[in-house]
Amino acid sequence: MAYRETAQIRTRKQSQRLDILAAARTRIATAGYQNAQMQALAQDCNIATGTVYRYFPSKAQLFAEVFRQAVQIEVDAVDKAARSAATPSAQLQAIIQTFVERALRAPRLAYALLAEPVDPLVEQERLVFRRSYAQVIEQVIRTGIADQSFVTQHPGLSAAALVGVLNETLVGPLSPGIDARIRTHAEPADLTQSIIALCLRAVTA
Amino acid sequence: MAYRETAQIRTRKQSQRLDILAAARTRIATAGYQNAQMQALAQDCNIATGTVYRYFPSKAQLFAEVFRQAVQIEVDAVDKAARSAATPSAQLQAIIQTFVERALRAPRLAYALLAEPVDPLVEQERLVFRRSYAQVIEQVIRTGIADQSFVTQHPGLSAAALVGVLNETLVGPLSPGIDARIRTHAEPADLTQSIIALCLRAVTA
DNA sequence: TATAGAATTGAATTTAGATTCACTTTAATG
DNA sequence: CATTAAAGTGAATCTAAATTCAATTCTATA
Repeated sequence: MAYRETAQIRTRKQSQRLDILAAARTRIATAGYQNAQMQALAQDCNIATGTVYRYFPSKAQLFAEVFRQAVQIEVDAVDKAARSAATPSAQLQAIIQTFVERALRAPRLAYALLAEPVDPLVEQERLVFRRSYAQVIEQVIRTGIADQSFVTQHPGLSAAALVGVLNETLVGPLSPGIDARIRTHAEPADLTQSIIALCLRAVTA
Repeated sequence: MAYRETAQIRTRKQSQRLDILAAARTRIATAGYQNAQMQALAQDCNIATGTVYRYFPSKAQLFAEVFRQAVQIEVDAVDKAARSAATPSAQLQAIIQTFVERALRAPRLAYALLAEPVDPLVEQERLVFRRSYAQVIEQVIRTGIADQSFVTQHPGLSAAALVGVLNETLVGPLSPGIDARIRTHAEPADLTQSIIALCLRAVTA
């Protein structure tokens, strides 16, 4: 027995793995999934293409993990915003504001997470993404119904609907190369307020 | 000069073209874009693969045209429904009801039109699809604002939002192989009514 | 230092499906 | 019937990118 993995190596491998994930994340956030080829990614990390496959079994699984992480961060941000507000209305408002502001601040990432064409396996993570958001919203709606600040409604359906509102009102403004469309909607600040108002009306009597 | 195209041949070619489009439409509506390979399509028409290319320059353009036609039919149906109603509220209700019922009656087609991954060129038609819907809805909202049955709002934004609602609340139920999710929302009849109620609230004071 | 086990390399392979094209068949006209 | 132009054929080509793998380099231990 002449070789055994030491703590040093284990650490190096872990950091290598994280490096790859970070590079993939960056690539998604700047160039999008469309330009996230394995070769390019490997170059970003200064490693060979094959090396990536020592850490991830396939491109799809690698990017599924990237999505999973990114989604978690986004959902956490929204969830935290919701917790910092007192009433269901304020919570919903905080959720939307956080969502919209984060999306507009990192439009390429938001576009990738929301709308860009991706592998089926990654698409599944997108569904998780939507469902996670919907769950946060659903909980707020339930509370709102209970304390009668919201009208009686099907919480799951309404939550999905609001996720749809956020998606559709943002995809236009976010789509790369279609900046003009943002103006067909409204200015960013106004945009946020208009979406909030609409969503609040949707769940309120 | 020993050959010239006659009316007979011209007719035959036109019908051939329509045959291909029809077969493509059928394939989308039953197997989806995922299973719409040029070979399979040619077999559906009992012609050779190469022949398809005498009628359409590329797969993307062929299916873009299929989408364009299908979209036109859908938008017309919704538009007609809107015209048959008197008040903006009734018009909006008619639009949603028509949209949802048609989607649930032809779920595979609806899924293809709304959510299935497609070529970029076809994706563009999808954007047209959404915008066409949004325009119909936007007009209703404008009327509603004018006669004060709807609250003051940004018509374009609200229209996009409602399209988002329809998308998101339906994609779940429509997704092939994820029948279970429909139950997380509601029964079809209830589903339609719930969506209508939510949308009306969203645009009403 | 010698050796085993692992990690790394990156050029070669694979793959799936769109697209092409040399050839065959069909239609129209003298 | 001979000739020309177009339509049809489908096997062969092309393509872009993921994936593989034989050869190479590194790391740990005796």
